[in-house]
Amino acid sequence: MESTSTELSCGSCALSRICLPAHLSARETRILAGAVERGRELQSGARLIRAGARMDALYVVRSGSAKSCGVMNDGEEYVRAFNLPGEVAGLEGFADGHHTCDLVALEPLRYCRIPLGRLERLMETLPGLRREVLRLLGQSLEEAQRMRTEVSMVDARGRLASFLVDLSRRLERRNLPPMHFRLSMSRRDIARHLGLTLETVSRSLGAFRSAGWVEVRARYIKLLQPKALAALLAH
Amino acid sequence: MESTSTELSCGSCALSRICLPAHLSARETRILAGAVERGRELQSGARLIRAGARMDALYVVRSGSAKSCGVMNDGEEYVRAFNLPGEVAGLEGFADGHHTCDLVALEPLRYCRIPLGRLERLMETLPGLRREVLRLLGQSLEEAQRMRTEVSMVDARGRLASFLVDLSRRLERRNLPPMHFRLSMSRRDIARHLGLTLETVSRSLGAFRSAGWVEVRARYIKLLQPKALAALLAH
DNA sequence: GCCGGAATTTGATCCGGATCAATCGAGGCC
DNA sequence: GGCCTCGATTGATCCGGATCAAATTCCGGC
Repeated sequence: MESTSTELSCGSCALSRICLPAHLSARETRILAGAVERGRELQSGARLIRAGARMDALYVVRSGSAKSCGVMNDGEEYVRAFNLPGEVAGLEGFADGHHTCDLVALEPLRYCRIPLGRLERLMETLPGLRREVLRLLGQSLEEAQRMRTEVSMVDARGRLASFLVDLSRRLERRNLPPMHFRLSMSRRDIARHLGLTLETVSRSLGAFRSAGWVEVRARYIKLLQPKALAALLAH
Repeated sequence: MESTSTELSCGSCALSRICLPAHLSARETRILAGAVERGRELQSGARLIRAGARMDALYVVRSGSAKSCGVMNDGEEYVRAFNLPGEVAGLEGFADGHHTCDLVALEPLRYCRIPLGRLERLMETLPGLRREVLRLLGQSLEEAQRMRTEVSMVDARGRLASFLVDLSRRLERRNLPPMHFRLSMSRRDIARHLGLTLETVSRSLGAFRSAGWVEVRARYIKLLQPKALAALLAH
């Protein structure tokens, strides 16, 4: 069942400046909106995409958050990305038409779905949409490559600082309080995302707290000196 | 100056099964070929793409090899990828229209160039080309994400083994000897690519040699027991 | 072939983060 | 509220790979 309080089309969606229609004309947005399906609300832990499944659509987080994750052949979980409202997931499926990782809700989640067939047909006639999909893929690629060099060249605290600052920046773009927020993911998820152990994440957070750069109360984080955090990356 | 011995169009190129035309129809390949420009031979060390430069084309390695690399803010070099014949470079520029890393020839290099404007115009009318560009981006994304989890979850020897096995596989696809080849990149480049130091790369190679899995003579590598190398990844 | 500089190998030591282990705290459920 | 379980913090130790430091090999130029 659809909640009646939510917007009915991309054009009036609060996320339109951030989401797929970001660079589309009014006309293109209207046409795209006709192809978008709205999913019902999912519970925390629900699996929206399954690794190995045929790619049949793009998924966009509408509210809540999710993680893109999978398991290595030794059974260890890894977390490729966290997805906030307005972010598109499942792009890696373009490689061979199958998804390679799961998309799992971290909290109650609403989402939109764009069937692949309709997207491809729309890309034929909407040059703006073509460019936008290429832009999204390019951004994800750039992000993944940047993260890869970060994992191999930046130490534990630097990576955690980078994570917090990046999260803050993404919240800000969504008009959510960027300096005081709740982490929807566990320390373990953060660790798996940054290539660390949960103990190291916890200790690094502790170090930031001792330095007076953050306040930490369970999953609630307040950034007191974001500049100090960002400075960890410079070196 | 163009060598007279090289093919003149994508359709007759030895790389056509691997390169951009891989999944295009004969007609689409012919049309694409009309948009492709052939660059002159570059010397080792030449820079084909510069970080920060406006993205004005896609580049494809025709012969030789290259590295996609850049420098972190602390001056350390990183290597995102090595590019073999038939591989497309510069895709990350789709993110915002600018390249974020350099493309540097590792040995004398020939390349093709597809101007972005022409590519976009062709994508309007050639659905196969649209799909192919999306596929390429999806593959690069998948590869970058896979590498990222590998850097954070696999130890030094496992990563080096993975690198050698992957290289072998890519050479095989190009009908080049997959078990006995010359590394066009330095130990330092390999290290920067795998998130290691050159000493660790050298020591790991030494360990493989001692185990009788490879023969190493300077930059020449012979894989004696590729299965043993691949097995390092399983665990 | 010989020479010089760079790349590579090999050796010794050190350290950041993993691992193992115990305690503490928070939120859900009755 | 009180219990119970899972998540998070804190502590102690260990180890893989980084770092520092030669020694050796490779390769291009003469």
